Order: sequence, then C-alpha cells, then structure tokens
Amino acid sequence: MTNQHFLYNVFKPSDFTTDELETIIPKFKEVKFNKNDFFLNEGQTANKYWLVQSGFVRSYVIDTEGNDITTNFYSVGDIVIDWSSFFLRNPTRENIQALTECVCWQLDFDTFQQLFHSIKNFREQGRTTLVGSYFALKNHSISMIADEAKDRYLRLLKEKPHLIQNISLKQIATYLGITDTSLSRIRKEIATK
Amino acid sequence: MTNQHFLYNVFKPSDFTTDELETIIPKFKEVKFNKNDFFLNEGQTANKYWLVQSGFVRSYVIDTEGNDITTNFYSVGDIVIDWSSFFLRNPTRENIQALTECVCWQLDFDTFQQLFHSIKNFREQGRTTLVGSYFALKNHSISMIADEAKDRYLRLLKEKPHLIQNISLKQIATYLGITDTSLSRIRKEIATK
DNA sequence: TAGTTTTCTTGCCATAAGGCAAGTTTTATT
DNA sequence: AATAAAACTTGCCTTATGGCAAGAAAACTA
Repeated sequence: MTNQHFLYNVFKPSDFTTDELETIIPKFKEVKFNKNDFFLNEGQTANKYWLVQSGFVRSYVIDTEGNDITTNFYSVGDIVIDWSSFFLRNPTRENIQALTECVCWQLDFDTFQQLFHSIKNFREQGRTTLVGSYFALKNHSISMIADEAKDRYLRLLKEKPHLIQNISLKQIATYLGITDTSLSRIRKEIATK
Repeated sequence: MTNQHFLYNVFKPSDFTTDELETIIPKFKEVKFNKNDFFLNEGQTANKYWLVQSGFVRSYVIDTEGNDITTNFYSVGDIVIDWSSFFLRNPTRENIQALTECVCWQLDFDTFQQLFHSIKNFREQGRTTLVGSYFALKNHSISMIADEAKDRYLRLLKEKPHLIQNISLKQIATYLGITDTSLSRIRKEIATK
C-alpha cells in the first residue's frame, strides 16, 4: 500500500469533500524516476502529468542552432506537465528530465478528463494551477525584458535557493537567457561585494 | 437587436448544441471602445473579458524604472483577458488599452463561472483557449532567449503583418524586448537588402 | 493651412553580454 | 587511489544593443 499522505497536501480536505478525495486520490499512481530519466521527449504527445513529492526536474527545448534552453525547473509540490501538449494533444517541443531521483504521483489524460468534468472543485483547482503557471511564465518573460541578467539571477536565488545546490551553472544560465560564461562572471561579481 | 453573427464564429455550431448556443450567445454584451480607452488598469481586479470583433488592443506593464513594456497585442478574433487577474481574483499589474476604435463582446466573471460549470463544451473550449495563450507566451519567451532581435521582428512581421500598420515603433519594440532606436536600425537593415 | 506634437531616423559613443579557448576545480568511473 | 569526464572560471577580444540627442518626417489640431 503506497503512502498517499502527500496527495492530501495537494488535495486538501478543506477544499474537497471526503467523497471527492476518495474518488481523486486513488487515481494517482506512485512512480519513481532515476537521475537523468525522461518524463517526456520532444515529439511525443504528453498523456500524463506528475506531482512531485521529492526530487528535481528540468524541462528544456533545443533551439534552431542546437542549443539546449531550460524552460523550467520543478521540485517538491510542483506539477510536471507540458500544458499545451497535454491539453491540445499535440507533439511537444520539450524534453522533461529528472535531475535527481524523484518520487512522483502520476495521472493520465483520460482519468484527468473524467475527474475534470465530474468534480467541480477538481476543475477549479486545475484551472487555478494552470493560471498560476501562466502567471509565473509571464513574470519570467517580462523579467527577461525589464531586468538585467544579474537581477534575474538574484531573484532566482531568492525565490528558489534550493535550485542552486542541484543544478549546473549552464542549465541555470539558459533559464536566465544568458551563457554559462556570463553567469560565472555575475556570480563572481556578487561574491566580491 | 445586436448582430451576434460574430459570436457564432467563436462558438461554432459544429462544437455546441443549439441549446448550448442559445444559452451562451445571449450572455455576451456588445460594447464599443474609443481609441485610447482602457479595458483594464493596473491595480484593478479583472471582472470581465472581451472577444474582439474589430479593432486593435495592446496590453502593457510599467517596469521598476517606469518604462512601458508591451505584453501583447490583440485583434479580430482574439480574447482580451488578464488570465491571472480574472481567475485568481487578484489586482492586475497590466494595463489594457484600445489602439483603435473597437467592437467587442463582453462577459463577466459570474456569468462565465455559471457557463463553465454547467456546459462541458464551454469549459473544454475555454481551457483550449487558455492553453493556446500559454503556448503563445511560451514561444515568445523562448524566442526572446534563442533568437536575435532581427529574427524576432521578422517573425512578428510574418505572423501579424496587420500590426505594423496600426502600432507605433516603440510599442512593437518593447514587445520584442528592444528599444525603438534598435528597431529602427533593424528596419533599415532589412529595407536595404 | 499653419503650427504643434508625436513618431521615427541617425550619428556618436558606452556597455552588457557573447565566443572562444586555456586552465582549474569538481565530480564521476573503474 | 588513479584516471577520465564534466563543470566552472578567467582572459582577450568581438558584437549586439542601449543611451542620448539632434534632426526629419508624419500625424494631429486649431
């Protein structure tokens, strides 16, 4: 019997009836990933998503010059999903990969649809999660225009300090829209102040 | 009696039953905006959204240095909405303003909620629209990192050629993450080739 | 139509960030 | 522990883009 305690933290008894929780929670399946395992690969159509109980995950795309660009990092409590591939049923451009060992809870599309259309609270929460991702992406996008690289790095440090421990300089740099060389210099500048 | 023909193009009879259309369509109210009118102002909580039948709209934020940064452009067929303010019920950071005279169809939050929770096809379409916005934003964000300014401009020209007619250089420039000076030079470079 | 304001262009110079490559440190592998 | 492979730092120089300001062009306005 798996430990579903984590899921009661995502689907809170204050937001759902007991019946609803008993419908929702058992639909999630516990899955583990080893370091470097892929959740999703470019070209596939996402048919599942995951809630992260532990570990670190990164998503990235390969641009036209073959450079790897980090699009997001995920850790405990986050949802690992390619929203557009999952909901539009299109092949994705993204790769999603475990940076460390991960314990996750998985749900597939058909089960999601069934819950989404039958449980009002489930779709309210799902919508809130999606809009939250949209909001975060928009802020990141504005920051890319309005702030200089050093400030973007400082903000990331402040908001997700645990990332720095687990993720290589280069992967952080591309997330910030700069090269690893530049990030190394920014780091140095910060350290000597 | 207003002309609702436009709405039958958004809510297609192939996707909805006659009953559903007769429930949905009359809930939208036709509203007109004059040039420079605001749909939404920073600090307000969005309580409505609009479908654009005609005209051009721009959303922007003011950054910490007081610069105005364009976050999006909208034209015929687009939905004008601040997703996060509308769904998370938070004050917005955005300003949304008519660039030209506009004819729009307006829906308020409570009516939206009622339709969303009672009509399966309506929420499917709504989710698709939101995910489509997410996808567009993500591509824009990746482009900001992967492509140089000239290529971003060329891509915008190709995807939304009608914008160039209606929108000032400066407003386009901040959308592309560059200054009006730089965009002017890029334009010149393109012209002389 | 003349006058005023806004938008756009252009020159000059400054600066943030990139490209490349060598060297160093850290982390994996056997 | 020894070796190999990654990851990170740093120097040197290049490049894309920015800042400012003046002038030209276009768009309003009275």
